[in-house]
Amino acid sequence: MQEHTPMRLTTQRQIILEELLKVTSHPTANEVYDMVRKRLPRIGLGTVYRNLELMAETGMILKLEVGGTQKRFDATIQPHYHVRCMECGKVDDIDIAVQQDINETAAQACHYQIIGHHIEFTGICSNCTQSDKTASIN
Amino acid sequence: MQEHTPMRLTTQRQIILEELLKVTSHPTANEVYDMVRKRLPRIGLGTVYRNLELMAETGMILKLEVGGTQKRFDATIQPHYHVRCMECGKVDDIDIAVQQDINETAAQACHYQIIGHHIEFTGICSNCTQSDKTASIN
DNA sequence: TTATGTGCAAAACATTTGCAGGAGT
DNA sequence: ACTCCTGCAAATGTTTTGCACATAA
Repeated sequence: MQEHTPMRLTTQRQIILEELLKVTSHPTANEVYDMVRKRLPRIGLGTVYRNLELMAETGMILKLEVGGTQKRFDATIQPHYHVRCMECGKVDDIDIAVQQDINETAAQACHYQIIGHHIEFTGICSNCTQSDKTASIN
Repeated sequence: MQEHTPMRLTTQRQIILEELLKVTSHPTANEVYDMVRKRLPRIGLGTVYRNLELMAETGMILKLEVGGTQKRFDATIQPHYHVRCMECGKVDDIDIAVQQDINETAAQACHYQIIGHHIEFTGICSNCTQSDKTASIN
Protein backbone atom coordinates (compact mmCIF):
# COMPACT_ATOMS: atom_id res chain seq x y z
CA MET A 1 0.00 0.00 0.00
CA GLN A 2 1.51 3.26 -1.24
CA GLU A 3 1.69 6.42 0.90
CA HIS A 4 -0.41 9.17 -0.57
CA THR A 5 1.63 11.97 -2.14
CA PRO A 6 0.46 15.40 -0.94
CA MET A 7 -1.27 17.77 -3.32
CA ARG A 8 1.23 19.84 -5.26
CA LEU A 9 1.18 23.55 -4.73
CA THR A 10 0.79 24.82 -8.28
CA THR A 11 0.26 28.42 -9.35
CA GLN A 12 -3.18 27.47 -10.65
CA ARG A 13 -4.23 26.06 -7.28
CA GLN A 14 -2.92 29.02 -5.32
CA ILE A 15 -4.74 31.51 -7.52
CA ILE A 16 -7.99 29.58 -7.58
CA LEU A 17 -7.97 29.49 -3.78
CA GLU A 18 -6.97 33.14 -3.48
CA GLU A 19 -9.76 34.24 -5.77
CA LEU A 20 -12.28 32.11 -3.94
CA LEU A 21 -11.20 33.63 -0.62
CA LYS A 22 -11.78 37.12 -2.00
CA VAL A 23 -15.50 36.71 -2.51
CA THR A 24 -18.53 35.72 -0.47
CA SER A 25 -20.70 35.09 -3.50
CA HIS A 26 -20.45 31.28 -3.82
CA PRO A 27 -19.34 31.37 -7.45
CA THR A 28 -19.96 28.61 -9.95
CA ALA A 29 -17.01 26.85 -11.58
CA ASN A 30 -17.39 29.07 -14.59
CA GLU A 31 -17.39 32.22 -12.48
CA VAL A 32 -14.22 31.06 -10.75
CA TYR A 33 -12.76 30.42 -14.20
CA ASP A 34 -13.54 34.01 -15.20
CA MET A 35 -12.04 35.40 -12.02
CA VAL A 36 -8.87 33.34 -12.31
CA ARG A 37 -8.45 33.96 -16.02
CA LYS A 38 -7.83 37.65 -15.38
CA ARG A 39 -4.60 36.65 -13.67
CA LEU A 40 -3.84 33.45 -15.57
CA PRO A 41 -5.24 33.91 -19.08
CA ARG A 42 -4.12 30.51 -20.34
CA ILE A 43 -5.72 28.41 -17.59
CA GLY A 44 -8.15 25.79 -18.85
CA LEU A 45 -11.70 25.34 -17.61
CA GLY A 46 -10.94 21.68 -17.00
CA THR A 47 -8.15 22.63 -14.61
CA VAL A 48 -10.55 24.81 -12.66
CA TYR A 49 -13.08 22.00 -12.41
CA ARG A 50 -10.43 19.45 -11.46
CA ASN A 51 -8.96 21.63 -8.75
CA LEU A 52 -12.23 22.81 -7.26
CA GLU A 53 -13.29 19.17 -7.04
CA LEU A 54 -9.98 18.15 -5.49
CA MET A 55 -10.00 20.98 -2.95
CA ALA A 56 -13.56 20.10 -2.00
CA GLU A 57 -12.57 16.46 -1.48
CA THR A 58 -9.69 17.37 0.80
CA GLY A 59 -11.89 19.79 2.72
CA MET A 60 -10.07 22.99 1.78
CA ILE A 61 -13.25 24.41 0.32
CA LEU A 62 -16.94 23.53 0.24
CA LYS A 63 -18.83 22.29 -2.80
CA LEU A 64 -22.41 23.45 -2.53
CA GLU A 65 -24.92 21.17 -4.15
CA VAL A 66 -27.73 23.68 -4.00
CA GLY A 67 -30.66 24.04 -6.34
CA GLY A 68 -30.20 25.46 -9.80
CA THR A 69 -28.22 23.97 -12.63
CA GLN A 70 -24.68 24.58 -11.47
CA LYS A 71 -22.63 23.60 -8.46
CA ARG A 72 -21.20 26.43 -6.38
CA PHE A 73 -18.03 26.75 -4.34
CA ASP A 74 -17.34 28.37 -0.99
CA ALA A 75 -14.09 29.10 0.80
CA THR A 76 -15.92 29.32 4.13
CA ILE A 77 -15.70 25.78 5.42
CA GLN A 78 -17.41 26.11 8.81
CA PRO A 79 -20.85 24.50 8.60
CA HIS A 80 -23.50 27.07 7.77
CA TYR A 81 -26.72 27.34 5.83
CA HIS A 82 -27.73 29.13 2.64
CA VAL A 83 -30.54 31.10 1.01
CA ARG A 84 -31.05 30.96 -2.71
CA CYS A 85 -33.01 33.54 -4.68
CA MET A 86 -35.60 31.80 -6.83
CA GLU A 87 -35.55 34.72 -9.22
CA CYS A 88 -31.86 35.33 -10.00
CA GLY A 89 -30.22 32.26 -8.47
CA LYS A 90 -27.97 34.23 -6.10
CA VAL A 91 -26.84 32.29 -3.04
CA ASP A 92 -26.05 33.94 0.31
CA ASP A 93 -24.91 32.64 3.66
CA ILE A 94 -27.51 32.69 6.38
CA ASP A 95 -26.27 33.19 9.90
CA ILE A 96 -28.47 31.08 12.11
CA ALA A 97 -27.48 28.38 14.57
CA VAL A 98 -26.39 25.07 13.05
CA GLN A 99 -28.41 22.21 14.46
CA GLN A 100 -25.90 19.54 15.38
CA ASP A 101 -28.54 17.41 17.07
CA ILE A 102 -30.69 17.00 13.97
CA ASN A 103 -28.32 14.42 12.47
CA GLU A 104 -29.02 12.01 15.28
CA THR A 105 -32.76 12.54 14.99
CA ALA A 106 -32.47 11.75 11.30
CA ALA A 107 -30.34 8.66 11.95
CA GLN A 108 -33.12 7.23 14.10
CA ALA A 109 -35.65 7.84 11.33
CA CYS A 110 -33.85 5.94 8.57
CA HIS A 111 -31.39 3.20 7.77
CA TYR A 112 -28.61 5.47 6.60
CA GLN A 113 -25.36 6.17 8.30
CA ILE A 114 -25.83 9.95 8.52
CA ILE A 115 -22.81 12.06 7.74
CA GLY A 116 -24.25 15.55 7.72
CA HIS A 117 -27.00 17.83 6.55
CA HIS A 118 -27.56 21.09 4.79
CA ILE A 119 -30.45 23.52 4.95
CA GLU A 120 -31.27 25.55 1.90
CA PHE A 121 -33.80 28.33 2.22
CA THR A 122 -35.52 29.61 -0.87
CA GLY A 123 -36.81 33.12 -1.27
CA ILE A 124 -36.56 36.35 -3.19
CA CYS A 125 -33.57 38.60 -2.64
CA SER A 126 -34.00 42.34 -2.06
CA ASN A 127 -32.84 43.17 -5.58
CA CYS A 128 -35.43 40.92 -7.15
CA THR A 129 -38.21 42.08 -4.82
CA GLN A 130 -37.54 45.58 -6.19
CA SER A 131 -37.67 44.42 -9.80
CA ASP A 132 -40.87 42.50 -9.14
CA LYS A 133 -42.51 45.68 -7.86
CA THR A 134 -41.38 47.60 -10.91
CA ALA A 135 -42.56 44.84 -13.20
CA SER A 136 -46.03 44.68 -11.68
CA ILE A 137 -46.51 48.44 -12.16
CA ASN A 138 -45.94 48.09 -15.89
CA MET B 1 -54.95 40.40 -19.80
CA GLN B 2 -55.86 36.92 -21.02
CA GLU B 3 -57.42 34.32 -18.72
CA HIS B 4 -55.07 31.39 -18.30
CA THR B 5 -56.27 28.28 -20.12
CA PRO B 6 -56.13 25.23 -17.83
CA MET B 7 -53.61 22.48 -18.46
CA ARG B 8 -54.91 19.95 -20.93
CA LEU B 9 -55.39 16.43 -19.73
CA THR B 10 -53.36 14.45 -22.21
CA THR B 11 -52.59 10.75 -22.12
CA GLN B 12 -48.93 11.58 -21.64
CA ARG B 13 -49.62 13.68 -18.58
CA GLN B 14 -51.94 11.14 -17.01
CA ILE B 15 -49.43 8.34 -17.43
CA ILE B 16 -46.48 10.38 -16.20
CA LEU B 17 -48.41 11.25 -13.04
CA GLU B 18 -49.67 7.69 -12.58
CA GLU B 19 -46.17 6.27 -12.86
CA LEU B 20 -44.78 8.84 -10.46
CA LEU B 21 -47.49 7.99 -7.93
CA LYS B 22 -46.52 4.31 -8.11
CA VAL B 23 -43.03 4.79 -6.72
CA THR B 24 -41.39 6.30 -3.66
CA SER B 25 -37.95 6.42 -5.21
CA HIS B 26 -37.77 10.07 -6.37
CA PRO B 27 -36.92 9.18 -9.96
CA THR B 28 -34.92 11.40 -12.29
CA ALA B 29 -36.52 12.65 -15.51
CA ASN B 30 -34.82 9.88 -17.38
CA GLU B 31 -36.08 7.24 -14.99
CA VAL B 32 -39.61 8.58 -15.38
CA TYR B 33 -39.07 8.42 -19.14
CA ASP B 34 -38.13 4.75 -18.88
CA MET B 35 -41.13 3.98 -16.69
CA VAL B 36 -43.56 5.78 -18.96
CA ARG B 37 -42.08 4.38 -22.14
CA LYS B 38 -43.17 0.88 -21.18
CA ARG B 39 -46.76 2.06 -21.60
CA LEU B 40 -46.25 4.76 -24.23
CA PRO B 41 -43.31 3.63 -26.36
CA ARG B 42 -43.41 6.66 -28.67
CA ILE B 43 -43.29 9.36 -25.99
CA GLY B 44 -40.40 11.77 -26.32
CA LEU B 45 -37.95 12.61 -23.56
CA GLY B 46 -38.68 16.29 -24.18
CA THR B 47 -42.34 15.71 -23.40
CA VAL B 48 -41.41 14.10 -20.11
CA TYR B 49 -39.17 17.03 -19.17
CA ARG B 50 -41.76 19.59 -20.23
CA ASN B 51 -44.53 17.96 -18.28
CA LEU B 52 -42.56 17.26 -15.12
CA GLU B 53 -41.52 20.91 -15.12
CA LEU B 54 -45.08 22.06 -15.71
CA MET B 55 -46.53 19.83 -13.01
CA ALA B 56 -43.90 21.05 -10.58
CA GLU B 57 -44.78 24.67 -11.37
CA THR B 58 -48.45 24.10 -10.75
CA GLY B 59 -47.71 22.22 -7.53
CA MET B 60 -49.01 18.83 -8.62
CA ILE B 61 -45.63 17.29 -7.92
CA LEU B 62 -42.36 18.31 -6.29
CA LYS B 63 -39.12 18.97 -8.13
CA LEU B 64 -36.25 18.06 -5.82
CA GLU B 65 -33.14 20.11 -6.34
CA VAL B 66 -30.95 17.84 -4.31
CA GLY B 67 -27.26 17.19 -4.72
CA GLY B 68 -26.00 15.04 -7.54
CA THR B 69 -26.18 15.77 -11.22
CA GLN B 70 -29.86 15.26 -11.92
CA LYS B 71 -33.08 16.74 -10.66
CA ARG B 72 -35.53 14.33 -9.09
CA PHE B 73 -39.30 14.27 -8.94
CA ASP B 74 -41.69 13.34 -6.17
CA ALA B 75 -45.45 12.85 -6.19
CA THR B 76 -45.58 13.38 -2.42
CA ILE B 77 -46.19 17.08 -2.14
CA GLN B 78 -46.48 17.48 1.63
CA PRO B 79 -43.32 19.19 2.94
CA HIS B 80 -40.78 16.63 4.07
CA TYR B 81 -37.02 16.14 4.16
CA HIS B 82 -34.65 13.81 2.32
CA VAL B 83 -31.52 11.72 2.75
CA ARG B 84 -29.17 11.15 -0.13
CA CYS B 85 -26.64 8.34 -0.29
CA MET B 86 -23.23 9.77 -1.14
CA GLU B 87 -22.23 6.43 -2.61
CA CYS B 88 -25.03 5.50 -4.98
CA GLY B 89 -27.07 8.72 -5.13
CA LYS B 90 -30.30 7.14 -3.91
CA VAL B 91 -32.72 9.58 -2.28
CA ASP B 92 -35.17 8.58 0.45
CA ASP B 93 -37.78 10.44 2.45
CA ILE B 94 -36.92 11.04 6.06
CA ASP B 95 -39.80 11.16 8.46
CA ILE B 96 -38.90 13.78 11.04
CA ALA B 97 -40.87 16.86 12.08
CA VAL B 98 -40.85 19.74 9.62
CA GLN B 99 -39.66 22.92 11.29
CA GLN B 100 -42.16 25.57 10.28
CA ASP B 101 -40.62 28.14 12.63
CA ILE B 102 -37.20 28.05 11.03
CA ASN B 103 -38.32 30.16 8.08
CA GLU B 104 -39.02 33.11 10.33
CA THR B 105 -35.69 32.74 12.07
CA ALA B 106 -34.03 32.78 8.67
CA ALA B 107 -36.04 35.81 7.54
CA GLN B 108 -34.65 37.77 10.46
CA ALA B 109 -31.10 36.80 9.55
CA CYS B 110 -31.16 38.01 5.95
CA HIS B 111 -32.75 40.41 3.49
CA TYR B 112 -34.64 37.81 1.55
CA GLN B 113 -38.34 37.27 1.47
CA ILE B 114 -38.24 33.66 2.64
CA ILE B 115 -40.56 31.26 0.85
CA GLY B 116 -39.50 27.92 2.24
CA HIS B 117 -36.66 25.60 3.09
CA HIS B 118 -35.45 22.11 2.52
CA ILE B 119 -33.17 19.91 4.56
CA GLU B 120 -31.04 17.36 2.81
CA PHE B 121 -29.17 14.83 4.89
CA THR B 122 -26.18 13.08 3.42
CA GLY B 123 -25.07 9.65 4.40
CA ILE B 124 -24.49 6.09 3.30
CA CYS B 125 -27.46 3.82 2.69
CA SER B 126 -27.60 0.32 4.12
CA ASN B 127 -26.86 -1.26 0.74
CA CYS B 128 -23.71 0.77 0.28
CA THR B 129 -22.55 0.25 3.88
CA GLN B 130 -22.63 -3.48 3.07
CA SER B 131 -20.64 -3.05 -0.12
CA ASP B 132 -18.10 -0.88 1.70
CA LYS B 133 -17.51 -3.64 4.23
CA THR B 134 -17.04 -6.19 1.47
CA ALA B 135 -14.69 -3.88 -0.36
CA SER B 136 -12.52 -3.18 2.67
CA ILE B 137 -12.03 -6.91 3.28
CA ASN B 138 -10.46 -7.34 -0.14
C1' DT C 1 -61.77 24.94 -34.93
C1' DT C 2 -57.82 26.38 -32.74
C1' DA C 3 -54.70 26.92 -29.11
C1' DT C 4 -51.89 23.61 -26.83
C1' DG C 5 -49.30 19.62 -26.72
C1' DT C 6 -46.34 16.02 -28.88
C1' DG C 7 -42.43 13.55 -31.22
C1' DC C 8 -38.27 14.12 -33.08
C1' DA C 9 -33.90 16.02 -33.62
C1' DA C 10 -30.78 19.50 -32.87
C1' DA C 11 -28.97 22.87 -29.72
C1' DA C 12 -27.49 24.49 -25.40
C1' DC C 13 -25.31 23.87 -21.14
C1' DA C 14 -22.51 21.82 -17.41
C1' DT C 15 -19.03 18.74 -16.44
C1' DT C 16 -15.58 15.13 -17.28
C1' DT C 17 -11.80 13.03 -19.61
C1' DG C 18 -7.75 11.56 -22.84
C1' DC C 19 -3.56 12.91 -24.07
C1' DA C 20 0.89 15.12 -25.08
C1' DG C 21 3.69 18.33 -23.20
C1' DG C 22 4.99 21.14 -18.75
C1' DA C 23 6.22 21.95 -14.00
C1' DG C 24 6.72 20.97 -8.85
C1' DT C 25 9.35 18.29 -5.62
C1' DA D 1 14.20 12.17 -12.90
C1' DC D 2 9.68 11.10 -12.03
C1' DT D 3 5.34 11.93 -10.93
C1' DC D 4 1.70 14.77 -10.98
C1' DC D 5 -0.53 18.60 -13.26
C1' DT D 6 -2.03 21.53 -17.10
C1' DG D 7 -4.02 23.17 -21.52
C1' DC D 8 -6.59 21.88 -25.08
C1' DA D 9 -10.16 19.66 -27.27
C1' DA D 10 -13.25 16.17 -27.63
C1' DA D 11 -16.63 13.36 -25.26
C1' DT D 12 -20.40 12.76 -22.05
C1' DG D 13 -24.51 13.67 -19.69
C1' DT D 14 -28.53 16.51 -18.71
C1' DT D 15 -31.95 19.66 -20.03
C1' DT D 16 -34.06 22.83 -23.34
C1' DT D 17 -35.92 24.19 -27.70
C1' DG D 18 -37.65 24.72 -32.76
C1' DC D 19 -40.76 23.00 -35.69
C1' DA D 20 -44.28 20.41 -38.28
C1' DC D 21 -47.93 17.54 -37.13
C1' DA D 22 -51.50 15.78 -33.78
C1' DT D 23 -55.17 16.33 -30.47
C1' DA D 24 -58.08 17.90 -26.40
C1' DA D 25 -61.57 21.03 -25.52
